[in-house]
Amino acid sequence: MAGTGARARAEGRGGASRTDTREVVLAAVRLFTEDGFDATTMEGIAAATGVSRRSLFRRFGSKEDILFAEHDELFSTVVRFLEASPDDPLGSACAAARLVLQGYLRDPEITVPRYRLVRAHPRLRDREVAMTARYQAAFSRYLAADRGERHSLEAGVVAASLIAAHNHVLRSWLRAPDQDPREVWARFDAATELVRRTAETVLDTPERRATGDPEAGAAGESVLVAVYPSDTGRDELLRRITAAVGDPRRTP
Amino acid sequence: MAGTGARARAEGRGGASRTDTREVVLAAVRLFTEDGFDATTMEGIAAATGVSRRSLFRRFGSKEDILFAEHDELFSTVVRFLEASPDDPLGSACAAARLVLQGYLRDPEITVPRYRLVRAHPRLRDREVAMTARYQAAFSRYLAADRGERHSLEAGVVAASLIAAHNHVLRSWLRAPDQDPREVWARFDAATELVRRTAETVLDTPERRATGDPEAGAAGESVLVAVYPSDTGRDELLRRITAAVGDPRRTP
DNA sequence: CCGGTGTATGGCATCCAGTGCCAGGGTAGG
DNA sequence: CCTACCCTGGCACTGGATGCCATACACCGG
Repeated sequence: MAGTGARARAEGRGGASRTDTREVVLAAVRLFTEDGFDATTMEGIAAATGVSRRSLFRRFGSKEDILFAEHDELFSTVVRFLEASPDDPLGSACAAARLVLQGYLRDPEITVPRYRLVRAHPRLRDREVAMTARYQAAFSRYLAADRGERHSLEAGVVAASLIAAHNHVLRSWLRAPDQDPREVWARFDAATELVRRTAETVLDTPERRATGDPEAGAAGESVLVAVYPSDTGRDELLRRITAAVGDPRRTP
Repeated sequence: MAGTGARARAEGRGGASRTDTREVVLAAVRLFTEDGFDATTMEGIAAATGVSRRSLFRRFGSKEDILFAEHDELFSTVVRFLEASPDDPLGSACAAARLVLQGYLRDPEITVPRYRLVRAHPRLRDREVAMTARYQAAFSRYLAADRGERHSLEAGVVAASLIAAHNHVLRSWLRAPDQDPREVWARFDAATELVRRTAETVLDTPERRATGDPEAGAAGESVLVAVYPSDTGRDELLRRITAAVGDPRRTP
């Protein structure tokens, strides 16, 4: 695609007949960065991507939503992950936070320039904050559902702490995205460790997990989770996943 | 200026020659509640208050900002309070949170209907969330300034906990604003007590992280999550995972 | 009393995000 | 081939938001 005038429309097939969402987002991010968010019009994005103005609104909802489109996908992934994790709520919440951080680190091409835009524009800042609030609410509900409704205060505090810890590490990376990812993960581990300590203070009730939930995948969805050392090679990873999937014990 | 209905313009003095801000907010809240937020136009508010459409934008910035106008005043009050409280940072932060809660309880005439509007409208919800984030950031900065900059993580966690506790109590009141305020304050005290306990855990840092533990426990781990329809065949699943892992953007 | 300055206001024109409506084209299913 | 969709694009329109300009009133020195 690239240039100002070049179009993207590729084939006429059902799967990808239109400019891919990611391409649109990347083009929009580029325009926002170069011309400024306000100065960039939806018509400009339409011209740059070959998607009509009307379809942009239909597919993304609003100009801001273009910036956060893939973020929404990440969010729903995390929510489904939580829904499929009945055991060890605090551990699952931390794993979910790890998932979010991973989502950012995964494609700096979008998240880093978005961070710069967000810093410069209060309106976008609010939007970003709203996203983290959605995570926080999801974590809070998840933690509160585990124990009785009576502990919603405690769940809210732990969720807020976890989100704050996550955001702290995330921002440290966003400010210097070229640093060694291992440092980032080390900071993340230290941060979640802090949260675990506070959670111990908050949640002194030892008993939990009154799970009789036969409906972990209520919507007919299944979830596969693999935790592995970062330096695992792709082939090795795939080999182990293949082995694990072959074992019905592993993936409910 | 006199629009359709009764007008307010009172005297011709410098202090209050125009319709008071609070009157405008109250009228707007009434219109929002009766006609719906989206259905209420700035022209309608202008007609109801006797303030021209143009001046409404000048004085409030946007339609949403009318709803949160006095909230901004509360915020700056709290910030000034913090700036004037060099001693006992945690206690001052709790006192500041008390101030915020007090600000809500003080005039339910605005805060309660606003809460209902906020619950119904995602866009307003985001705006409200952004407000609490501003408080959280202010608390965090305040707490971090006290001790060294190194403890910004701890400060952020404590601030988040405090905000979460405050919001928990606040919502409990907003859902039933007629209850005895003493109950609300009792809940607030209990909640801040919880925060103090967690803060003790967080802020006393005896050792921790002198080690460059690059491999401690979860350090350097990655997570792969795949969500898929339950009836996906194993081969199809593996094929898709392989494809995803092959794409560095998807799963590192 | 008068002219100058600063400020808040209102009216007007304009831009542009966002939405409803309808037409066209391509696909799936009979 | 026809029909029932579904996605897309074009068009018109509402309304939030901003810039520009003229006006009214307060303040100040003369």
